[in-house]
Amino acid sequence: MRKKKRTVTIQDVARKARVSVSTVSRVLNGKVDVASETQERILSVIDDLGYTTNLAARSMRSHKKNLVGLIMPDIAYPFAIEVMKGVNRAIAESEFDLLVYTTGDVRKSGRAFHEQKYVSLLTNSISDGVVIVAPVAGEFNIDAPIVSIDPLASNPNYPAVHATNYQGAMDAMEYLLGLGHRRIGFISGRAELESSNRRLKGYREALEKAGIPVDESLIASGDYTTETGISGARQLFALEKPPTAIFASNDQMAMGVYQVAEELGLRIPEDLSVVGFDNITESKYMGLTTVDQFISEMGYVATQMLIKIINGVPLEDQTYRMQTRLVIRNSCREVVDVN
Amino acid sequence: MRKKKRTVTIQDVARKARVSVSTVSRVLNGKVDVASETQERILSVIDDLGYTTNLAARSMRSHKKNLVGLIMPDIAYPFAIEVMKGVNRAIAESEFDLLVYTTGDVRKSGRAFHEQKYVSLLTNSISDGVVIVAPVAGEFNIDAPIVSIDPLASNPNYPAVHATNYQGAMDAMEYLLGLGHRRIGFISGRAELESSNRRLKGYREALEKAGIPVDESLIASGDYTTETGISGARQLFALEKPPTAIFASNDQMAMGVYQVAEELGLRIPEDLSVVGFDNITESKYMGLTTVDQFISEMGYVATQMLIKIINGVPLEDQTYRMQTRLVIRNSCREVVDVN
DNA sequence: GTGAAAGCGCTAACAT
DNA sequence: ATGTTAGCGCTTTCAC
Repeated sequence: MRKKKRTVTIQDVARKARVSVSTVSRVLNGKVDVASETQERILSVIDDLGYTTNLAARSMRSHKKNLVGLIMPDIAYPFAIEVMKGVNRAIAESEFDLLVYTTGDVRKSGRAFHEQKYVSLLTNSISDGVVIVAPVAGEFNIDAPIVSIDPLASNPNYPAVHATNYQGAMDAMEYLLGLGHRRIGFISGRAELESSNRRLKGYREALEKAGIPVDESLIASGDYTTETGISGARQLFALEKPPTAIFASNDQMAMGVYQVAEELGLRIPEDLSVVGFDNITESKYMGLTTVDQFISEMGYVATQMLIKIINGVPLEDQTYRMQTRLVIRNSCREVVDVN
Repeated sequence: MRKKKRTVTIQDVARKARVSVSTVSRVLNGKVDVASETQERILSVIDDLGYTTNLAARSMRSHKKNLVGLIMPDIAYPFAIEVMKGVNRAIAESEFDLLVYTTGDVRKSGRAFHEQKYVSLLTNSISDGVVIVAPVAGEFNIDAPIVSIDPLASNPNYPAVHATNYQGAMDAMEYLLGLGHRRIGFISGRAELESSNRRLKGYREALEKAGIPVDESLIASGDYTTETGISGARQLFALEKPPTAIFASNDQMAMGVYQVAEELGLRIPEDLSVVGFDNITESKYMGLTTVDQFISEMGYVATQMLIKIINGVPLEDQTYRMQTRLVIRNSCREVVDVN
């Protein structure tokens, strides 16, 4: 079926141009000490033969791969996609290329193992460094640079990009409190992530600040998926005194809440106020790009940090904290910009 | 800054396990002729040292990389994202991993060159084959398998996944004609792609079939981007006798039309009917996943085809044509399912 | 069942 | 300005 066309190597080029492989290599790598006549001859042979350098071989020798990896829990959810866009933009501006890896379902067992494996594989083989999104593992026993987006809560030993999760949660809560709500439910995100912890902290402290005692039964636990948004909402509505408002740790979960509310015939915002921490899925529809851009920016910044590290440029801050901005929407078209 | 932790190689493992590298390699590759005692010792050393195989080195020797490439014009538009999801799903079900490359802006000069380069680079170095979306180049002088999604119009020499572009365009046109429209504008996609040609063909023939002569001034040319949707719509509305309906070759461009319509104060669908060939961006908002799934499925199918080829499994069809299904939406919530 | 040795395609000294 | 040579880390004969 497939033609057995032997792949053309640097040897073939050298032979046809009647020079040594090292001369070809020099041309390939833009070294200056090659006679321009020779150079042209080699270039034309390369063109003739359709030669392209074997990256594997090159990277094996030179330890410079011009490739960065992006490791994500899943490729197919809005957050990931926005991050990718940002990463892609930074990549496009650089001399690097991008390798995207997925670690699979968050809840799949053995995920930490996979992640570890991917990271080592990527770093010690193929890429110069990796950006890792919402990791499960805290330690990676490798040498190559890592930058994390939304890292673990436990103080990680690598640079990271965060949102201002605490302040954002405070903003969200203050908005709900400002509407007059006193029983506000909370659905948490993946407990091991910094983002989730700080959002919860914001929830608690906003209540305290308002003089409202925290009712632990109003806190449901989730993992940033719509499914746990649904189960969390069900749990909260089953309470003897259900909340009049819900603050979901992200919008995936907020959508779960909407869904349950609809099932129960609750109108939003008349019967129930809902705020999700971020807002991705629906924003594009409304021409509201701020939050998309926010997430995307995290990818962009993280990638730039990574590239700096790879190139040996010192980082000003090990941690970059992006300023959130609360955007509330209550229906299809209405957008209330709070900040 | 970074610890100078030398990367652990198969040599280190061999030394520590007091066997030869070849024995370690055998274990690594699941060969059977290793004493189970030796095997266990090696495995535990591997675990100890945190060894992971260097993919570059392996692929250089074995020519088996377990990696497929995905090459797209851009990573950041809805079509690409849906394709990626599908590809990712197929990848997740396979023993392969995924490498994503972007060729950059469609209109950027030198794109064909980049694409060529990426393809060769990927295939002869790093991956076992590539899926390429909406290519610009027709020929790739390489040996490795290629599957294309939305290929060039010129009969390509590699397998491809298409939509039923002609039939879909007929459906769209029949819908508009059914609404009573007689002056229907058309904005074409990237002229070199099969999809664009067949959609145009559907436009023409639907008119003919309805006994309406084709007015060439009603045909604006575009390239599947929102920008050309806008310029195309402007061009059509500037006509002495502007169209009462517009069929845009994809939804990116339909969005451009919406935008212009809004600028001009035209109400949709009262003053103007608009149909885009596909529907991605907005569908998620409405819980309408059919078209997303459609695109995603193209990625899925293409990847499965590619994997078959890589594994030497014969393909039943070189061309897989996915059945479109027209979905019309006129406003935020209203959805009219036509088929 | 295990080891020695060759070599994948390339780059980087070191020669000339 | 160009060639020679020695590996990078691995798999794969081919010995034993």
